[in-house]
Formats: sequence, structure tokens, C-alpha cells
Amino acid sequence: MPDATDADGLTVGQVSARLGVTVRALHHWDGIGLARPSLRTAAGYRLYTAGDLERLHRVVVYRELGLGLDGIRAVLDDSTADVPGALRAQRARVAERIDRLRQLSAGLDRMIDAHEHGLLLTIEQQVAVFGPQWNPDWPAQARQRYGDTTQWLQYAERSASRGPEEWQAVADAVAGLDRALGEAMDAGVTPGSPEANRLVERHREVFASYFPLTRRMQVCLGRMYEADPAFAAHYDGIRSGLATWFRRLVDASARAHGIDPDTATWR
Amino acid sequence: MPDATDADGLTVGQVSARLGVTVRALHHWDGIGLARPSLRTAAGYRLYTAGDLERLHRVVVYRELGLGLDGIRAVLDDSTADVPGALRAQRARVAERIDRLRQLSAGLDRMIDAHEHGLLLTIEQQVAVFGPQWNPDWPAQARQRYGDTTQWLQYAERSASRGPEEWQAVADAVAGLDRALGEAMDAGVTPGSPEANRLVERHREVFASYFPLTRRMQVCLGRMYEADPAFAAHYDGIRSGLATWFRRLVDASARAHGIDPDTATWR
DNA sequence: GCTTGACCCTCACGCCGCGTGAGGCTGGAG
DNA sequence: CTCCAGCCTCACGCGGCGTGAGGGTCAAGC
Repeated sequence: MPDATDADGLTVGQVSARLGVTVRALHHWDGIGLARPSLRTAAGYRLYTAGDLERLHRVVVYRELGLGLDGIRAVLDDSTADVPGALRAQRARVAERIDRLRQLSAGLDRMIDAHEHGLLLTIEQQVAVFGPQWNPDWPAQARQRYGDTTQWLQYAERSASRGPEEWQAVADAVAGLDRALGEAMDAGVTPGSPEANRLVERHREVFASYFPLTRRMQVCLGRMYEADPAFAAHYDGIRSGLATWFRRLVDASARAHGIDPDTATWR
Repeated sequence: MPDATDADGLTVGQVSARLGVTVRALHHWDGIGLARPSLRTAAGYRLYTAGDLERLHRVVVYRELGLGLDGIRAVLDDSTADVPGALRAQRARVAERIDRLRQLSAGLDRMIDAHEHGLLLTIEQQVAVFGPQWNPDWPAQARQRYGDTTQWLQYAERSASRGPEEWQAVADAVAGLDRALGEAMDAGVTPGSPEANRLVERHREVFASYFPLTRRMQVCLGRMYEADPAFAAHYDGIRSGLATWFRRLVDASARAHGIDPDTATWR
């Protein structure tokens, strides 16, 4: 007789191989009294009888159904236990977890999209929100340029939880600011004036819906508006010379907050 | 100024209320260095600045996506981190977990069905497997009678993982045994003979596919075959008097194994 | 100035189901 | 007699905090 079938007990290793559970699990179930071997050899080896194997098998079955060890113990030991009830409760828990995971997966999809495309709107929605002069390639271009900055990450994180209405609000705020800038320039607002500083603050707040903008970063942004052809075209399109004028507003405001605009850096 | 907005920091309680995380979580994140407050009061109170809040907010966002704290740390701290890659990996993990949970749910359904109906086959399958004299109400009746016994539980557990083919095998074994019993009775096999004991053992083995049957239980079963009208009808339908003859076979075999059939109990 | 009650602090254990060693016997084969 | 696989018993670790214990702090009301 090589090892097993008609012996009066199987060792942990043999049971492990038969039932596909680890030896450690058998030790554990023995330790907590869930399924203990009826016998031990003189040397202390655990010996599982046929009856023990029955019980172990049942443990394995219910464990595969995701029941906790206490639940399994109840099912096996308490003859008054409502087994179908316990199973249904377990099924409800599982359904709940599936639901949560699905929502989670959807959230991940949104976030991945936001990271990769910058916007989660269809082309139609983009045009509807941002107006006809909107170029759908801009988010992709922005990602090209800024995709490896912390600010892009924050932008993407916020984009992921922004629907069309919220984007509309952002777009409205930007448009309102553009208009206000144009009118202020018409009205001859000069850098450093209270009116000018209010506009600079308003710009910072509007921008904060993309990512938090420090005053130093705002200085750099002002210079970019002036230097970058695309930005300059936009602002000079509102009023000729507006980009430069706005940069001077930002510089003045920064100086008023103790920042030297000529040495300010993005970080 | 009541509490917060322009103070130079928020306490744990305030942050907790704003971000919807527990105070303990803030402590934990501080403890592991994931998100620590920049300031402390003289008394040691944590004070979270606006910048700290930014970071906390990002932690919350990624935590809601199911990232582990180490993953979040990587995303927040390592500017070279592949954020979309991490998110995609997380999505894959989530999909995997959903899959497992779905299988688990299906298993639970099967088990619940098995517990409630006793069989997981359609009526057509039942008739195909068990023959035209099969009554589809039998499993429900069996549940009525035995639904609160350990053996019913084990029967249900095994049924849950048995398909039509396996049921066919069981049905074939049962039919084969019935035939063999009839032929043995014709041949004048007497209780206690080796031939008779072989048949009794074969009955025990066939029955073991439903649930483990001890010799004592088999004795009780033999008596039930004789006493219960439905069982008696079945066995006496094979050969007149077969139920009683078989009961005597079982009794004799039990005696040969040191069991007194007149005092044997199910348990 | 003293009390009260809401907040805050720092340990430190608990959870769930084992995985993973460490350190040391046992048992059958060569 | 030696080897090596297999067994034993501790005991820590994991993930992300929950939940006290035991004790300071702060603003308000008396």
C-alpha cells in the first residue's frame, strides 16, 4: 500500500493535494477549530479521516462561494442555520460589490480618458460649449505640451468629474473675463490700479477651475500669453495689444504682492 | 471670522468634514507620510494649508478609484509616473475582480437553487435522465421531508456541481443496481451471503453520490424502503417483496459489521 | 477663575485569512 | 547512518484604517 486510500488518515500534505488547499489553510482551520483532524500520530502529525475529509470538502465548497469562515462554521455546525438565507445574503453582498466595482471601473475609464484626451465631451458638445471658433485638436495639443506636468494631472483629475454643464460654467467664466478685459482696456485701466488688480485676481480664480494657479505661475502665464503665437492671437483678437497690456497688469499685481515678475518661475 | 476660509490652516475635524474622510484616515496618511500637514500649532494640532488640501483632494480622488496608498503616492510624488498606465492596470485588476465575483454569484445561484429545488435540471432534462416514470415533484417533496437535515445540505452541495451528464451517470448506477437486485432476488440470493453483502456495499456506494451513507444510516434506509409507501411501491415494483428482502440483506450485512439493526439510529 | 464639552493628541491592538519564514522533529529511502 | 521531503509550532506581516484608552487643549458659559 503506497500511501493513502485505506489508511486510517491522510496527512496535511495529502489532503492539501486532494482538496487543492494549502497546508497552511488546513493548519489555520484546525487552529480556529473550523475543521480539525480526528487523529494525530504519536509524533503529532495531523491525520484526517474520511469523515474529516467530508467536512473539509464542505468547507472548501462554501469557501469557494465566498462565505467567511464564521459563516461556514455556522452553516456546518448549526443545524438550525438558514443556509439558503445565508447564501442569498452572500449573493446580495456580492452583487453590491460588483456594483461598486463597476462604478469604480467607469470612474477609471473617465479618468483615463481625461488623462489622454483632456476633455470628456464629444466634438459636438465641445463646439456647443466653447463656441464655433473652438478647435477640437486643442486638448490633444495641450496634452502634447503639458502632459508630463503636475498641473496637467490636476487638470485631468478635475476634468474627469466635470460634465457639460460644468464645462459650460467654466467657458462662461472665461468668456466673461475676456469681455471684461476688453472693456477695461477700452476704459483705460492702468497696471497697478485697483481695477486692474481685481481683474488679475479674477483671472486667477477663473483659472483655478483648471488647476491651482499661484501668483508666480500667473506671471509666467502672462508672459506666455504675450509670447506664444496662439495665445497672443486669441488675446490680441479681443483687442489689439491686449496680451501685452494684460501682462503688465499681472506684473504690477505680482510686484504688489512682493514678487519680482522678472525672476518669477513657474514652480 | 467663524472658523476657516482665511485661517492659515484647517484642523483635522474641519478637513474631515470638507473632504468626507475620517479623522483617522488623515492621521493615517500623515503617519505613513502620504499627506502631511505643513503646520502644527504649539499644542501639536495638525493644521492643513490650502496646498495641503490640494494634495489631500488628489489623494481622495485616486483613493475613490481604488488605488492603493502606495499607488497614490507614486502618482502624486513621482513626476515620471505613468499615471494612465497605473489607471489602466487598476482597471484590469478591477475587471478581473468583477469577473471572479460574477462567477461567484453564479455559483451562489446554483447552490441556492440546489438547496431549494433539489435539482438543477429542467423538467425535460429530468425526464430525459430519470426516465418517463419520473415525477418532477419528487425533489420538492424530498426537500419538504429532509430539507433541514445535514444530509440534505450535502446532497444540495453536490447537486450544485453536477450537470446532466453526471446526473445521467448517477441515474444509470441506480438503474443498474435496481436491475441487479431484481436478478439477485430471482436467483434466490439469501441475506448474509457474500453475494448479498456485495449488493449491500454496492448500494452504499451508489448512494454515496447523494451524501455519505454510514452502515447505520443504511439500516434505517432499508427499513424506510419497506415502510414508506412510495419507496415500497418502487422496490416492490421491481419484484414483489423486494423491499422486505433487501431490508433483510442490509440487516444481515450490518450485523456482520457489528451493528445491531434493531437499535441502529440514523445518526 | 473654574468647569464643561467638543476637539485634538499619541499609542496600540484588532480585523480576515492566511503567506511566509524560522527553527526544529520525523520517517522512509539509499 | 545520512538525507531529504515532509511535518510540527510559533509568530510576524499584510491593507487601511476602526476603535478604544488615556490624556491634553480651547472657546464658552458660570
